[in-house]
Amino acid sequence: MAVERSGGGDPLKTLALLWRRPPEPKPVGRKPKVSVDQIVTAAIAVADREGLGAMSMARVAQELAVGTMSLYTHVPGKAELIDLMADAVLRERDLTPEGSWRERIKHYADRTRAVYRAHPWMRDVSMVRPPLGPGLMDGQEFVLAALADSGLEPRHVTVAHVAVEGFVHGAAASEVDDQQLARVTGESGDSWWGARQVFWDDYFDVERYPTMTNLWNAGAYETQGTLADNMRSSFDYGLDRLLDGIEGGLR
Amino acid sequence: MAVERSGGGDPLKTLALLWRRPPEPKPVGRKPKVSVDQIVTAAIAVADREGLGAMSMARVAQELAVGTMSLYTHVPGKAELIDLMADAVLRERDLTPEGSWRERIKHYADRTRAVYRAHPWMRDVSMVRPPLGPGLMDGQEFVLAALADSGLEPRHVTVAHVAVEGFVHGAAASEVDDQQLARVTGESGDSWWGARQVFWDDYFDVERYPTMTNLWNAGAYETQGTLADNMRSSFDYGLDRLLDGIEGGLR
DNA sequence: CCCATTTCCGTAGGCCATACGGAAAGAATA
DNA sequence: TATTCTTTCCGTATGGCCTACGGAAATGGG
Repeated sequence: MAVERSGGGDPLKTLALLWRRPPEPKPVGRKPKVSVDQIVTAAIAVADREGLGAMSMARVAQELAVGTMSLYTHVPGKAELIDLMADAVLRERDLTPEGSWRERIKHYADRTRAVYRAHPWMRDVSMVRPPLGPGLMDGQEFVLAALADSGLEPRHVTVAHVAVEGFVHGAAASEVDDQQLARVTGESGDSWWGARQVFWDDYFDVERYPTMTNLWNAGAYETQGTLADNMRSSFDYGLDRLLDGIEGGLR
Repeated sequence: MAVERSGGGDPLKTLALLWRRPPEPKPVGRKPKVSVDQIVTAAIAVADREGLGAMSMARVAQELAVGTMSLYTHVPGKAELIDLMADAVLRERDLTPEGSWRERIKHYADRTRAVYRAHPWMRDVSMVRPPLGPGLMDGQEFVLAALADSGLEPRHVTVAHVAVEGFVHGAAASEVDDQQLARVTGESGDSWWGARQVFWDDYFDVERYPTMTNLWNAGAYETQGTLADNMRSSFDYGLDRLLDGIEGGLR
């Protein structure tokens, strides 16, 4: 299971591709069999179905019925292709600025999570040094506008933004990690924990871990629904606490 | 730049290795040249110096002056080795339960960040489906005990724990991402942004991004110190807000 | 038709993880 | 001392991936 980092490759080439316009037809030369858009779309489809680890240049070429090496005429490398993919799916969010600043941030969080759920391979793409494409930038403008409307000072807006952004992407990634790993290993999250029953039986030490033991006995680990449901409720809880804390700092 | 996911490999074998005792000498058979501890230590040293992507089985074997394939006698595979590495560095935290519940969580956060700073490759290891080793379990017990002491109900302790854990690891990873990428690409974070100056010049649209433009003009993006300093202040801000929110929920 | 341009893509090279099985090392036993 | 059994070592081999390079193919303009 390999994971790729966005922001790799040549920044200038990546930028040009991220902000590309529809290509003007060239007066001379061979006509292209495929476009950059088609390559990105095919790569996303492969990653959606098989995971990012299985998305090789050869696999994408196969999807497009072209030769592997021909892809390099259009994208400089795999790293750049991943940047393009990440930005393309972020563009699916369709953020609509309605309601209070908190509602807007929650809307952003929900749409971001939806993207991770639709494309679980996003978990495997670092969003810390992200591609500065339209999908990402539009999302950041959206959150910044919401935070600016909360009454925070400019300096605190940017700091809060980093905290919110980090939380949302991190939590969304955690939430789908279960789903993504299940796909790759052919094992559901619940059965993975079951397979780890051996840990509880053979290695867990109640004297070493008294709090966990007490919490277990108090029913604190009882799940309602699936693991993903619980990740979701933790996500909501954490975001609410974070927004409460930001809001508390306004008074 | 490849990134690995912990929790890979055979769970039972991994558990046995995570909770291993010093090996009893065997009555017959060839004496081992290296131990599991030595392999893990060498792998950590390689990852610290060259990044996780450069840490191949061949590279670790070279570090130990043994043949690559001999490593597989001791660890089942690379995935398991990475689990062992992650747990080993988490054990470096040396958590001491002193002070209020908030102080203890902050202590945990600081120690966790220190681990990520000392071993930036931890950024590249998913901690969502983690190895259930002593390093990790001890840390979780520590946070759970702090949260239990805050007065939260058991069910809320576990939910808050997931939020805190996710925030701390995510933020720590973000903070060192800058550092890690700089090492890999031989480029500092500041110069990376500099190289992206082209974005601001050629692609940024003030009409599309009015809030960003206003914030920029208001000096909200002016940095004090390095990018890592700013990540740190965002980390502190976010954690404070999260803990404020948790504390607010107690009243 | 010829030339220049653009795209296609096979070949080749380098790197990685790891299955397999013969060889080497060491202790116990006859 | 020699033999046997066990354990470890590790070279060879296999399959997979990314991408540099350069000849071939396709296309339009003069």
